[in-house]
Amino acid sequence: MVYIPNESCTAAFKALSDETRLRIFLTLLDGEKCACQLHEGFDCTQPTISYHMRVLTESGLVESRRNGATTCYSVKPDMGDAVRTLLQLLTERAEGGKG
Amino acid sequence: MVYIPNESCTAAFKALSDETRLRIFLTLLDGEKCACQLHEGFDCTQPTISYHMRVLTESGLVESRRNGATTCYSVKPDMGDAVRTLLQLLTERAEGGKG
DNA sequence: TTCTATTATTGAAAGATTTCGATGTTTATG
DNA sequence: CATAAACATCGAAATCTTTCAATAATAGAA
Repeated sequence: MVYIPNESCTAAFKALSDETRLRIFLTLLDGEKCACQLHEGFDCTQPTISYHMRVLTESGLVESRRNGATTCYSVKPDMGDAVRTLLQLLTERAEGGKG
Repeated sequence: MVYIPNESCTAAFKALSDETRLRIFLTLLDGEKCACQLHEGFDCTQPTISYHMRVLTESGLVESRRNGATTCYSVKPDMGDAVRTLLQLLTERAEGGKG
């Protein structure tokens, strides 16, 4: 059976292939955050955060919600667990290689 | 709890963020393949396949094995299932959006 | 060793990504 | 409407990726 990935699949992996975005995603796993909170927590300018959030949102991993003047971001249901599982495997392997 | 991803995590996502590499990875889920088989199945030159296989191998998702003059590639145990789970979620979402 | 088959590496060109400053848009307040 | 706060978009520069042709390395057979 030959599985042909759609564009949405590569977009999701591409979204998490940048270290800053992966860290933003992991922060969002802890709960919804607005753009200014992310701007405070990460060492990059507001336009850069905005750019990263657009990539994450368009990838289908994250959803956004207007809340007055602010925009709130959260991980879409299910996506968190799936990514976490993969991350755990990757981290375990890296740890195992060290010790 | 703040999870800090290591380099191996972004490397894995980066490895699957290219469409050709994702398709190669999915082909390997079907079973071990040598470089020339991949070269036949995909529309790119031998050096390009070789480059992609290096990225996949260094990401920790794929392992290689010399077999005489040929090099055989296969998905590392566990990694297949984890990626498949994520892909299924991403594909289901994309399908759901269409219908 | 010489020949052939298979894979890896190098170097350069084309293209994509990331980042920032400047500016525009949206929302709420007065 | 004017102002301020929070985000988004634009345009350009720097950097990283992808790709290929050319070439090198490796393995087996004669």
